[in-house]
Amino acid sequence: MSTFGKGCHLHLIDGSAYIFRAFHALPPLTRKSDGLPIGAVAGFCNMIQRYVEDNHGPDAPTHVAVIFDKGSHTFRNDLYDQYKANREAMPEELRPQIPLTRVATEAFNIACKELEGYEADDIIATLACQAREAGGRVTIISSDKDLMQLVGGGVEMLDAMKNRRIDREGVMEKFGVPPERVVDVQALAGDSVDNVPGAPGIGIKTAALLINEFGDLENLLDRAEEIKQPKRRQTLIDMREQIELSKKLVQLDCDTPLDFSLDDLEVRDPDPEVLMPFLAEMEFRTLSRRIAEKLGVEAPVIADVPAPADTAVETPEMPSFDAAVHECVRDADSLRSWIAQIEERGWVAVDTETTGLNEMTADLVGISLCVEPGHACYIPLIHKAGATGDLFGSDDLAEGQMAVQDALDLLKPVLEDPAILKIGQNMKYDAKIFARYGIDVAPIDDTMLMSYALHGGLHGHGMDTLSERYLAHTPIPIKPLLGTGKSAITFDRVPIDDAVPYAAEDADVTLRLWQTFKPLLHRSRVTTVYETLERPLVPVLAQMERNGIKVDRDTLSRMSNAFAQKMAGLEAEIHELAGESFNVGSPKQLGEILFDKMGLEGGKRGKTGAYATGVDVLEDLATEHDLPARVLDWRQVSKLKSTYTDALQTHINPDTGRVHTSYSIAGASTGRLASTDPNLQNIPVRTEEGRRIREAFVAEPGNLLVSLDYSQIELRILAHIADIPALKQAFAEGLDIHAMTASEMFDVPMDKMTPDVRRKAKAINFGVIYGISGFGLARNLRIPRAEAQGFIDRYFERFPGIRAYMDDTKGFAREHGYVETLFGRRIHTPEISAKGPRAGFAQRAAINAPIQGTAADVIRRAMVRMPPVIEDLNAKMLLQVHDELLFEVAEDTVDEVIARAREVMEGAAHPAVRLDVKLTVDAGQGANWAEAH
DNA sequence: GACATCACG
DNA sequence: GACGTACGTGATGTCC
Repeated sequence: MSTFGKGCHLHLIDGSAYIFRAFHALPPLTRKSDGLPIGAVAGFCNMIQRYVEDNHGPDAPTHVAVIFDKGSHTFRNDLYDQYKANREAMPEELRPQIPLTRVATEAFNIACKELEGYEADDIIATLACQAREAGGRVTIISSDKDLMQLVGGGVEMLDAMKNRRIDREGVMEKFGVPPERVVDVQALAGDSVDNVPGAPGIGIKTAALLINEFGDLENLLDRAEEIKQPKRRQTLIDMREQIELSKKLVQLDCDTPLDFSLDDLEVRDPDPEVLMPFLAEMEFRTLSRRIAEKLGVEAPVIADVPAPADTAVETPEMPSFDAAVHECVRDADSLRSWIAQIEERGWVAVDTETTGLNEMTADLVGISLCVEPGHACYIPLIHKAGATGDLFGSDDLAEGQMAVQDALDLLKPVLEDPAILKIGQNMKYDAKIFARYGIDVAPIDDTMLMSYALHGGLHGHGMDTLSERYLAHTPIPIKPLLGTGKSAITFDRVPIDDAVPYAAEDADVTLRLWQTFKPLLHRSRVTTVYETLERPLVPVLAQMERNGIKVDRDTLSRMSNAFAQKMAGLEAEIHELAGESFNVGSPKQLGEILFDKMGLEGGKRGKTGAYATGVDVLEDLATEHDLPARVLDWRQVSKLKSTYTDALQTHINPDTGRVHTSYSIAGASTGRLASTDPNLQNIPVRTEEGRRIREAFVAEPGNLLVSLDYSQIELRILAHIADIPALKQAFAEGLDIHAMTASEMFDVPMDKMTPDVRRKAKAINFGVIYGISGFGLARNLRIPRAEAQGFIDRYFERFPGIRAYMDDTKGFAREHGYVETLFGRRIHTPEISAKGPRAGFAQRAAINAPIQGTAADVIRRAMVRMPPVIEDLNAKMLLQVHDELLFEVAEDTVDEVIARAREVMEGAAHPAVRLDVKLTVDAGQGANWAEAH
């Protein structure tokens, strides 16, 4: 055995870095035979194998070791109990894989070293120092910047990910100082990853500047009085102890007591007798074949475990679309024959064609029916005569169409027959159209909503998407029939011959989707969700949308004028301050004025290269300058004018004098509704000026608007789902939940609560619902990240169920590919195992979905039960805003409506779910929405 | 049509 | 150990 010395080359591999990279780079693989999580081990072995293959050249190492961390408590924790305190807990699936990576390293016949109570970095430092003193070369394979202090004198780093060598120059580039001064810079700058405090307000740039000026840290601290910048000077004087502590934390230990020597690390060839059985045990088929080939040995045989029984659902036999018969119904006799078929079957797929997308104004143009796949018809009713492409066409009706009333008279008994199921894709649309012609379509099934219950979160639920995914058929597109832009025509101007195949096919597709989805509902255990939360909501929403809400045009118009004046004034002021005129509404131009022309600090460019000028940025700037403050004012007024006072007026229906929004039932992944055309779920309320817009939403004379909203419903649901006794009790006692949280976290008695402490607790409470992160909370509260992390840690400590809920939810999502609400709604999380930043998004969404989704389910249940309860009263349900229902009620029935509606809402979870926390509903009333809310 | 911004729960 | 970060929506204006 040779002795380590000149000519030797030691490779030190940071094992923990390999593991984490492997873990995050690979999907969550499991061992087929027993389900043991194995992804990180697989990735680790791949990386080791690639390392071995890559290191055969003339520069090959003579000695090598993989170094691991061991134990979570090191001497640094004794120095500072917050050291690495904000590290995320190790993911559950990774934990059992850690010891296996040690076994793997040894199986490759590579030295594997760790030492209780020491970080891998310290062992690496000690070995690097020893090798350097012996006159050898060292390459540290890691991208951890803490190791950069070791570079120099024959020691280099290799960032394996970027395949980049880092020498003295590289360190200078990164830290602005040579390797031996790196610890000084780190001591000042601190490190948010390891939770090293450093000096507040000093980053790497400033730290390097100071160190280069004063030579080293000790000299700097001794002569801190000489620093010119007053704030910086004071920080260094005040924080001396903390800075010196930080240096001890980042300084690597070169005297780790090792029980082995460099000579023990000599490179050895792998022993196939050891390596192959290990790979076989892990069931790595591809990798073991590849390595066997390299080593020139036989690949081990790995038994194949039979896949679980085939659970694929048989799809019903259907004829191809090419063979489909799509008939045109032009007279009463043929319609009667279709009706006979419908009555025989007991179901029919229905689709309407109209002159537009707004059900409140569009006219019925034709109706499609389908009773079995491949057999559909279209009943044209008011198609216009005239040649295709004729710009004006003729207003005369085309020949060979039934009169609208004749067709509807025949169809009405069918559409209203309780024994005949009407199947539609987005049936709310068709039901609203028919309702305007005096037909109350029922009962219904809706393929869009079936898909929503089955596949929520996986993809959209429009007909084209569903047809392509589940029928492998692309429906005839509507675009070529209608054209685009200004020359677009309405469906009544589409020639009947073109309309028939398009329209009939839609009904055909709908029926096929229904036959496909129907058996899937119970297999996926979402029949109850579909039957209680989706299907019954269709007539309820259709009625609400048809009700509409009265909006006072004059009020809006007056506000618009006032806003216009205010904007003009602000605009003049802004141009004056800028010294030139520009478009205040252009973020691009504004950014250039602020950061290029005026030279303000803090200009950050987004991905398109333009400066960010969002509220956060402008609010920071507004403390020092008038221009950004005025721009914020202008933006607020501009938003109110364009989106609300102006646009809302265009949505007032001339026939009803009311605004009729449209709710999408299957739009939001969590089960929430979404409101469009116009969106009445985001009418301003948070600022006084904005709230006045709600004064334009009024009740008819003799009526009042009544608003009922759930109090803190998401936090209550969190308390139940995560099972947090303290939160549950606080709700039971009717305490101020944010104040209680604050009291618990910051040890402030409830009667000594300050608004600021309560505000922080409130932000944390909301943060938890959103899948909190230190960074996010820090940004929200505008506090240092470490402080925010401290709050979160404390919160988890006081309410341990929260962390368990988060971990369990993530685990459930990874295992099943979806999460569930208390009522069984599934929200799929296809990106939960993605790599990169998308995984973080998916995890937070998975944590939020059961909470937001359960709240959405609760109010859906309340809405479904509401109509029969208020049927005998002079009351109409108008709007839903996630946790609020708005009614228009005759003045003398207000109290009764509030009492009954409250009872329905507060009891909406029962009997399906018994919540540990009661649901509380607040009520308000008034002549307009501002007063009622 | 993409992007930035901002309104709501 | 690095990287980007609060969850869910819709409408508007600018700019290419």
